[in-house]
Parts: sequence; structure tokens; C-alpha cells
Amino acid sequence: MTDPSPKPTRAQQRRRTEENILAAARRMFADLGYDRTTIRAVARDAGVDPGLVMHYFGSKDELFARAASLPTDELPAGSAEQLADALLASLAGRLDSEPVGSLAVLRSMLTNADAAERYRAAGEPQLSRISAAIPAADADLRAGLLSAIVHGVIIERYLLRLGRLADASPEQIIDLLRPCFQLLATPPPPDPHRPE
Amino acid sequence: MTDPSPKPTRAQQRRRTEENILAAARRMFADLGYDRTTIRAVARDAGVDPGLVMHYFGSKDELFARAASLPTDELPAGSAEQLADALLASLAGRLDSEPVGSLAVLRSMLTNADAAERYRAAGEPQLSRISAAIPAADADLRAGLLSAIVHGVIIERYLLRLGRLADASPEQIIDLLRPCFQLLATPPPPDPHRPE
DNA sequence: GCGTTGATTCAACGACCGTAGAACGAAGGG
DNA sequence: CCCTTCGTTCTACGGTCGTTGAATCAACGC
Repeated sequence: MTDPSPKPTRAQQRRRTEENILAAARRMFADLGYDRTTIRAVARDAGVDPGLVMHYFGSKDELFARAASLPTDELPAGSAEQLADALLASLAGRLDSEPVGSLAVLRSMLTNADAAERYRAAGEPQLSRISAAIPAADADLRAGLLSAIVHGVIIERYLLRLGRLADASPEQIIDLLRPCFQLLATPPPPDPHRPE
Repeated sequence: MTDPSPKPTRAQQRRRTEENILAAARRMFADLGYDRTTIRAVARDAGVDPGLVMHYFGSKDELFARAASLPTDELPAGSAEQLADALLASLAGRLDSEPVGSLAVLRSMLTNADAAERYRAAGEPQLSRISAAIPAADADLRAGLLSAIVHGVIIERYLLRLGRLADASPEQIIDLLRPCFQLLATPPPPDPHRPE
């Protein structure tokens, strides 16, 4: 039989430890933010020497860049309503599987300019996608508000842990948010004559 | 004539420097967050010696406590609709006069447990006030969402500076948000028989 | 087998931080 | 006028941080 774990080859072991370090880093960046996360603590958490972290990742900044690279959800093309629903679905996904990666960026970006830039770069295209789909003059603003709501919910639930948002079911939250999203995504039909 | 500024008395000078320090601290805590704000930098910004900051405020924590003490807006009693409007008005106020004080807490609370506790303590009573006024079984959750939206807008506008939210007029934002707030504050009338 | 590579550790440097306490010097009360 | 008060500065300590470079030692190619 091919015993899978008698002696990990050197390359395997290397990748394994590197992954351990990255996992520990993600955890700490999400919990503590960039500044309070120390390379020494990450190394201790991963069971290795601080020097090794430097050897693999070069610097704390690069470690953060590697740890906080998050796959951006792909938004499908479609009408504004469909886009709003997709946005809600994406939020739901981030709500029931606590997104350690994006928490790391969110928590860190408020004190780390690099994290802020990274997040802005990742978020802007989605923002303009949404904005483009909204048939209104203030589409940009509406898209910004949708984004603000998503961030507000995530921050309130995972970072501030305020009120009942922390332990509500994602479905409940989504259900309450859906009408708001529809309202923001689809402005009242642009009839040229005033209705009253 | 009573010349107001030939020789400031000692007490006056003392209070003036103390106020300078507090102003510098508020600015830095809001811009950089708790960790990146150093007593040395605050002192430099205020034009005094770091030791003086310690002498006046005792510790960095107490300096933060003094700098970040924010007057919580009083929410008037009333129906859920009125409360939602009051909440919107409060948000509008915080939107057009950039609230350095509350930014300091908001930015710091994500990495400083003390700031988080302070903010939670200040926010909880308002939350339950709102919750109590909403006639629905999920009032707590609805209140939490209202709070999340407020925070999301402020964070997106001042901290993340994402999209068009950063330079939109408060009135525009409020107008778009009002229907959402009404929707969340006043659930569909509880008619016992299903409408369809 | 043997020299080499590479994963990993160790010890140390310089910088910066919060904080403490002594020292100075002018304002204020008697 | 002198002595006290107190606003203010200076110097220094201990600690932690990111980062570095040499040292160690097992895995690997030939």
C-alpha cells in the first residue's frame, strides 16, 4: 500500500509549514488587525521560528499581502434586481462561513494604508459593475450605499459584535435586507409626468 | 480695557495646553487608530514634551478615554417612524460635520478592546430604545440592521473612502436611506389572515 | 558516500514605544 | 523677598518589534 505519511518529502514539508504560517497569520490579522499582529506571535502560533517567517515571506507587509489575498466573488451579469440578489447571496455566504480572510483585510485596512489600497482595488470594479446596472442618475451613490450596508453588516456582526446581529441567522438578515436592496437597486420607474 | 491676552495666568495656560494635547490626540486617534498613535507624536503635534502628556493624563489609555469621550445623541421618544427619522437626522449631523471624536473610537475600537467596550456601552441603550419602538417579533434584529447601516455609511465614507459615498451630500444619502429605514422600522402590518 | 542544497533555528542589532523620576524655572502667595 | 507650587523638560530604563546573518542539520543529487 502507498502509505501517505511516513516521511514527507522536503518540498511537502516546506509547503506544509508555509501553509501553517499563512493560516496562523490569517487568524491573527483577522483577530487583532495588522499592527497588533506580530511576526513573533504568528511564528509561535505556527510552531516555527520568527526568522523562518521572514525567510519565507520577506517582510511583514508581504506576509500580510499573501495572507489577506481574498478571492473576490464574481458577480453575474444581469439586471439590477438580479445583481442585488447576487450581492445578497454573496453577503449570505460571507455571513454563515465566517470569512477569516476578508476579516483580516477589513480589520487591518483601517490602520494599514496598504490593506486599504488592496481592499479598494478589489472592491472598486464590483462597485462600478453594480453602479452600471442601476438605471438611475445617482447610480454611483446607490451602489455605494449597497456596499456600505454589506460592510456595515459584516463589521457589526463580526468586528463590533453589537446587538442581535451577532447571532442572527444569515437567512433572517438577508430576508430583512432584500427589500432595502431592491429599493436601492431599482429606483421608482422614471415616468416623465408627475403622478400627483 | 481688559486686554484678554497679555499674560495668560498659569491656570489658563495649563488648560490651554491640555486642550491642545486633547485636540492633537483626537486627530491622531481618528486618523491612525489607537496603536499607531504614539504619545510622542501627540506631544510633538501639540508642541510639548511627551512627559507632559503622561503627567496630565497618566497613561495612553486614559488619554484615549479623555480624547474619545463622545456625547451620544439623545434619541427622542416616539413611534418607530419618528425614531427612524431621528436616527437619520443624527446620521446626517455626523455626515456633514466630520465627527473626529467618533472616528477616533470607530477606528480604534477594532483593535483596542477598551475602545470597543466603550462604544458598545454607548451604543447599546440606543439600540434597545430603537428595538423597543419597533412593533415586530424581530425588532432586535431590525434595530441591529439600522445600526449596521449607520455604521456602514460612516465607515465607508470616512474610513474606507470607497466609491461615491465619500463626496456625496448628506441630504442625498439621507434621502436614499429614508425608505430603507422606514421599511426596517415599520414591518408590514400584522394582519392575521394571509393576504394571498 | 559526499558535497551541496535548503529548511530551520539562534542570537543579536537598532529602532521605537510607554513610562518614570529627577531637574529646572517661572508664577504665585505670604 | 523668599519659599512653595507647578507647568514643563530631560534623561533613562525596560520591553517589544521587524529584521538580519551566521550556525545547524537532515534531505537530496551524483
